[in-house]
Amino acid sequence: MVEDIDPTLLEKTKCERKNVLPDLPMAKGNKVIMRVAPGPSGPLHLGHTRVAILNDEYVKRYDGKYINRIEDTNPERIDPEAYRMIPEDLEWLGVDIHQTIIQSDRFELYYDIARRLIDIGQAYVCLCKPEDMRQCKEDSVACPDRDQSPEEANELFDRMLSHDFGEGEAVLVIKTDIHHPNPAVRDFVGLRIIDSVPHPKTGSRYSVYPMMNLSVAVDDHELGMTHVIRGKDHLNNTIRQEYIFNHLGWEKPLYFHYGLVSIPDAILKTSTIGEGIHTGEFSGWDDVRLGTVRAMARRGIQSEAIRNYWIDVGMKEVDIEFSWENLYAFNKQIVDKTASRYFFTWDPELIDIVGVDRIEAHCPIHPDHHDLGCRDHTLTAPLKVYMTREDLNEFKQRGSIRLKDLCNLRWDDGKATYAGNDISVLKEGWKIAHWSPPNSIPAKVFLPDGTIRKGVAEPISIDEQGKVVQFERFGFARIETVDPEVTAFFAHT
RNA sequence: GCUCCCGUAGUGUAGUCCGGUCAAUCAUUCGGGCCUUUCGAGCCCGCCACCCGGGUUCAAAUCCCGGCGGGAGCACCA
Repeated sequence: MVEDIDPTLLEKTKCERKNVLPDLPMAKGNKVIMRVAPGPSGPLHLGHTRVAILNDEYVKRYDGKYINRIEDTNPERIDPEAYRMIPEDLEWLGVDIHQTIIQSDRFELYYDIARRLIDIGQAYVCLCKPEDMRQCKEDSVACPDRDQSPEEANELFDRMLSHDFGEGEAVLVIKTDIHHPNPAVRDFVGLRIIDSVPHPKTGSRYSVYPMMNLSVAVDDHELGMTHVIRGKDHLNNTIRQEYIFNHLGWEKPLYFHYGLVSIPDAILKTSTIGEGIHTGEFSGWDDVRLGTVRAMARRGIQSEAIRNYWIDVGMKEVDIEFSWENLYAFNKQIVDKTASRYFFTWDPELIDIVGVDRIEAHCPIHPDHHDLGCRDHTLTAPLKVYMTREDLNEFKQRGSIRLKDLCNLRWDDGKATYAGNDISVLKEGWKIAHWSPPNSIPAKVFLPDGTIRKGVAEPISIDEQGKVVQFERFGFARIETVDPEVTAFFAHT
């Protein structure tokens, strides 16, 4: 039955899942312009990759334009290194950025728009204390400054710009609807004053900073954004930003909000990581215990796996829990095809083998690609190999074991005794174990939980440095060094 | 408290707009089997889900109402 069907029809593999993302409604003609808008508080982490990749997928599908907009309008939360690290991370993710915009280059633009909002009576300078302002919003009452004329507002705004006010003394507020049923949407701050910390890029040249709702609205319009995809946490920001679009008669982009992602067991907070690096708790932004993009790369997680994962998850508004398991499954699909196989023996015990003088072992580098050749080991008398303590114990208990690609052994008179090399013993139920030759070198595998697995590994080609290998019966790991000791970072089983 | 969003198996997802072809898709996990010189990969089989209650209808995962549950926002952060 099945044989009658064209076999190529059955070859559809799971990695071929493509374009599961629904089409985007085309708003303005067919040239899509989209953006990713990270704040430069540190490098990108797993949470950022969803927005970066979702947007990238659509830009690629529609041959659109992709803008990386660095949102550095809060000088208190900027790591200058992030300006360099974020583009690196995006590049590693395979995201094609066509233009990079830095918001701190655009203060004058935000001031211009602020003036226009003032001129049309949709913005005012509020001199209230933050607590009073909060109370006004809660009670749906206008603050005393709300009815100032554009002239008065312009004058006050001038004074803001010329440092007449200190930090916290004045803000430019964008009008929405003071009676809006959603308290989160009522009049919101568009620009504020910060003069206590200099900006890493502009120093103290500007002390009036736009709030993200203003700068985002202005830039989304100025840059011609057609579609905006971002997390649900921005739902209320979208409503606020739409007020600015409406005030100024701008055509709005189409907004999409995906659900929140909680990533279990991941250290993501940049401030926590930054502190940890400072105190020496973490080795750096790429410490394998972290959830940063750099840490993923270091562990041998392929960017394509992260991409496939997010495509699979899609753009639904439901909140989800990130599944490491699924990510690892996607990664395994990719790395299993090419990863060289090596023996890493943890908790190693060096044992003597009697009853044979010489064995030549030819262990395939990859079980499915024999053309890649073998790892060849010649063992001569007195024969010794490393086994894991666990395997050795099982060997003693069962009285027999097969060492993969080497030979069969029996436990006779308290000695590991050569028992030929006939693999048919496996059919008789013999267990199979891996081993390492006596010329193995010390090896350490760093696991994401912070633990280190120590042992020995057979000599590994220098070409494997930086690549993902499979330590048989242990898991996939990315090789960092091969000499004088092997160090590797664990990806998954 | 107020506003908004959401609720399909352990996890993620398709289907929900335009009711029937959905005794519900795919992936992953888990269990079993085959194969096999990895406790890997591959192949095969299996388990597990439409939050609850009403209503409309010949027919509801899909529409309506009410509950319940989860999340977010209500910042001079992004």
